[in-house]
Amino acid sequence: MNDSGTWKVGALAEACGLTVRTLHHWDTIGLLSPSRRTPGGHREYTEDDLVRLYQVLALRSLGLGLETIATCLDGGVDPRRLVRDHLAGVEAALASLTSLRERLRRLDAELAAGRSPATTDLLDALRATGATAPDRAQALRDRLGADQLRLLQDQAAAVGPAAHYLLEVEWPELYRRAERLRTTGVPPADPRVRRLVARMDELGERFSGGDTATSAAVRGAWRDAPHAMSGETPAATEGWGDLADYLDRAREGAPE
Amino acid sequence: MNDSGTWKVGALAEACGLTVRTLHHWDTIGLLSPSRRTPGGHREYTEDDLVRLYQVLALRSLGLGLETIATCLDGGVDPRRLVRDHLAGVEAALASLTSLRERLRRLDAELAAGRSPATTDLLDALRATGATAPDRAQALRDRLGADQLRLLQDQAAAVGPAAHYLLEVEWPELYRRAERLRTTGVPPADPRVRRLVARMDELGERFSGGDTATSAAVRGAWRDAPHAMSGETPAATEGWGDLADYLDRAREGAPE
DNA sequence: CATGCCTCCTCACGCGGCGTGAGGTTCAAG
DNA sequence: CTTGAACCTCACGCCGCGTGAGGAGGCATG
Repeated sequence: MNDSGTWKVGALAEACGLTVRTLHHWDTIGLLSPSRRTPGGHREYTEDDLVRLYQVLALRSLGLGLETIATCLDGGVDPRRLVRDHLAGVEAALASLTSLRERLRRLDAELAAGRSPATTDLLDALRATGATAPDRAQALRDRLGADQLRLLQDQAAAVGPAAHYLLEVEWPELYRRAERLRTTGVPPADPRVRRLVARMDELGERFSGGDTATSAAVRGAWRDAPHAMSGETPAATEGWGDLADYLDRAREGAPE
Repeated sequence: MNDSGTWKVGALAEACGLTVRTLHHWDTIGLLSPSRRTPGGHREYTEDDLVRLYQVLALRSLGLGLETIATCLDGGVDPRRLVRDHLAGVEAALASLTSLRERLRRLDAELAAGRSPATTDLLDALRATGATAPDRAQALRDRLGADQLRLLQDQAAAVGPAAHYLLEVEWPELYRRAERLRTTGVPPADPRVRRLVARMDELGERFSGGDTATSAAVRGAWRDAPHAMSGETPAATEGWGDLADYLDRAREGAPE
């Protein structure tokens, strides 16, 4: 501290483990400005500023954003709502991070089982650890004949390397999109829904080679076991049985 | 899809739930560039590009950075190290988020107990929920006489509103800094250590009003119960007993 | 009073992963 | 040939600072 009971930036920064640049930044955004300056322009933080600094540090330790802290300290914020909202955000982040950790752990185990250090292994392991592929294979085996299954696999091979993309990315995405339309009350006759259905049928035809029995069986698998087919969480596929009906109505409406 | 078996940005973006801007961005940074363009300059993604897109999506779902994904797909990365390092980062983030959640929950409970919606309450609650203050109060009660305790409180009042700052922010920071110097092998006679000790003693004198018995007792509290005094985790204050000796040696070396 | 050295000042760019326009061109359908 | 949707390329903004660059204030010494 100074003789006059004030602190300069460097001293203050060192004292509380911040950098000078940080205090400059907080000054420019108006979060914490020193009450005084020397004639030469040097910042002088008074004891009142220290109090504010202490409050800023306290709120920052909660992970709040700087602007939130500023409006909070300048009054006009209900702290209970603030804390509750922030807590909700933190819990959401925790949930997604937790499931990510699980995925990474299984992936690590898969990689430890295999040996060679190539990136393609990483991608293979990713496919293997996702519950998606095996579950879907099982769901399909349950309701397709051996001939139909072989047909599907042959077609996937014929479609080529994009097959994985079509099956694992675009197809589930089409379903998610359709479900969003359905739950927001869009009628099945809406052109957006029809476009989705048309694309689904196009993909279905491509993988069944035009065999209507096979594509009907695949549609049945999506209707009865949407969780296994889409790779979504069971909760997220709630009501996807209804979704199948919804899509059927869209097909009837526009046979073209 | 197009007649020629290619996709345009808009179609591709919609198909896999990305935005056009995202695909543009991935193109400019070289993560995913379409193999072809129309004469007019429109992007045309081929099936090979779809394969790469699928791989990018897979790795991105692990939370990897775009540059990491690029170098990973372009070869030359050991996936096991990659996954393990990333997992470590995720676990660290989880740990800090978990402890933050605990703090927020206690804070929420404190706020629910009190009533009025003012920001000062939030700060009061923050002080209350931190284990810091009560634990330190107990540690001090254990080794100070009633007179000394009253003296300390009077001095804190006299120091004014900056007292909280000095006690809760600067003082612990001084200890953390000293501990870092000690563990990195800096000798007690080093000027940096002496400066720290001088500042500590200055603060101590300020709060004890010059009463040497009281300041000695406070130092004793820090020596014997560093966890309670600093508010750090017990693990972080491992060896702070030795730290007190270290500081004493710095004092002896430079009585000035 | 000059010298030297440390701390301070104000710009201003950089990061990651895009969002969000602005202003102009190309494509497919009528 | 015209329309309108979809496409193109800049280029700035976000958050919380880190990291210089280039210059002025402030204090101890010669």
